[in-house]
Amino acid sequence: MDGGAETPKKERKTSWKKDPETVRADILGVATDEFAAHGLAGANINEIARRTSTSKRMIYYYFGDKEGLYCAVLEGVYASLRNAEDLLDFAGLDPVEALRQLVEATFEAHVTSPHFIRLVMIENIHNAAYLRKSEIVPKLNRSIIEKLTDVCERGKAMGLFRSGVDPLELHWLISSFSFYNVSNRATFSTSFGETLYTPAHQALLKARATDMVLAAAVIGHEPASWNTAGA
Amino acid sequence: MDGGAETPKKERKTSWKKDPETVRADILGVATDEFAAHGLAGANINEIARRTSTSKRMIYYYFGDKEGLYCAVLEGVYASLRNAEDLLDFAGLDPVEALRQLVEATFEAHVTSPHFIRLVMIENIHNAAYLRKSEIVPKLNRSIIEKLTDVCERGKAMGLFRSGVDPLELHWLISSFSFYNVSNRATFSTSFGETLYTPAHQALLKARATDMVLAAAVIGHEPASWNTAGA
DNA sequence: CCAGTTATTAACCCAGAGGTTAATTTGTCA
DNA sequence: TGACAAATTAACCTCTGGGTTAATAACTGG
Repeated sequence: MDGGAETPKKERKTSWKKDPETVRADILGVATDEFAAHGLAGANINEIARRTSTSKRMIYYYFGDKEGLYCAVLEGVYASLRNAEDLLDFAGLDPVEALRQLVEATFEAHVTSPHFIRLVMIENIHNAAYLRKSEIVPKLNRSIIEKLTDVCERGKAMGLFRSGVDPLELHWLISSFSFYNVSNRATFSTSFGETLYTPAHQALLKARATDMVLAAAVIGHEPASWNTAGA
Repeated sequence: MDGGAETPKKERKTSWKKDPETVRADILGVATDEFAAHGLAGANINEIARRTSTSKRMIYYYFGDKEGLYCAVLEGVYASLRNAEDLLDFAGLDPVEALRQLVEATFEAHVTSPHFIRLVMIENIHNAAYLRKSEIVPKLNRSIIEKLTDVCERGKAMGLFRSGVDPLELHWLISSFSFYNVSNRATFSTSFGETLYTPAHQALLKARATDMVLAAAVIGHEPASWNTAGA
């Protein structure tokens, strides 16, 4: 019907591939950075779009709205942490050594998962409103508790662990310093200086915390690492 | 120049008191709630204004802009926590008992300061950017370290404490579970249930954590609270 | 009681960010 | 090969929320 003299104002990109998976993953990666950096309210959809190789419309196409994107990000970081935890295997180790390794591994996993830490902080600011809606997250956390339960049972059966030792309490305790160490680094350093965050001092804190957990859980364990001054 | 027939569209409030201090305090109180609840980006100035007994313009009059208000809120909660800490006095107690009371008091202080906890979390999300600008906050934190230093020195001098015990490390440790216990309650409960947050179990956690710190710091201290199962 | 300053009110502005519309291209399967 | 669905693009819409303008009432000092 057109007379042939039609001039489109701007040429659309005339060629592109259909590649939903890649586009989705691209958006999710950028969004994870953005939400971890600025929180739910602070994150900017236009900015996320700009940093992807796709357009803003695709974010809404795949994730619905800002909250949908945030939820996807949240599930993503929880899932990737599970993968790391599942690599641990203490089945063959004696309980004391297993507990030692579990504490050290947890401490280190937190240090190397800053996005996870920040998103959990952000989620706590929102009273876990979005985590509650997740169907997969509760499952993810079961794994670590199962490992701890196994270690505790074996430790008690062998007469090595105190009888009051409880897996969930132990997890609370181990998480607390592992998490806090990363989550509150900024305010802690601002108030008290950077001394605890040198590599040497971090190693020392890890050793002391581990030793302390063992002293609490294991009958007769002497927390020897507390006997000598650090760096 | 007007012909005298001028009709103001709406009558202004024709009577009010000048009361800068009260107005400022009113704004600060409401703003503390709002920032603690929603973070810096999530907080809404119009909403803060609505909940005060004054107008939005006054917020800008007294605090300049949103960040200025946020900084004032931050300094406010730090200051009020210092007041609580300054009430503690361990000078007369023996070092072991002093340390026990300090741990318990810290644990409890965190539980009863939810606004402080949330604002510190929020500040960590911002990498302590606003705390760094504060001139009063570094001073506030000195007090707790001084108390711990005194206890540690006396404990070592009396041959009760391990020689490696360090005040700053101890503070890191005590803060970690005290802070985490409150800050991560939402996600922890979502993942593992509310069991740890009954009053009875909170008391147990406090006792176990305290006992564990003592076992780490004090030569020969047996962490007896870990020998029996909780609620 | 008047001039100048401080505190307060009401109304307004506008950039920016979340979200949408509509058209177009790519791929698929009968 | 052509209808249909899925994926993608560009342009647009709307309203919220941080910040401002301008006028005026309440004090204060001389």
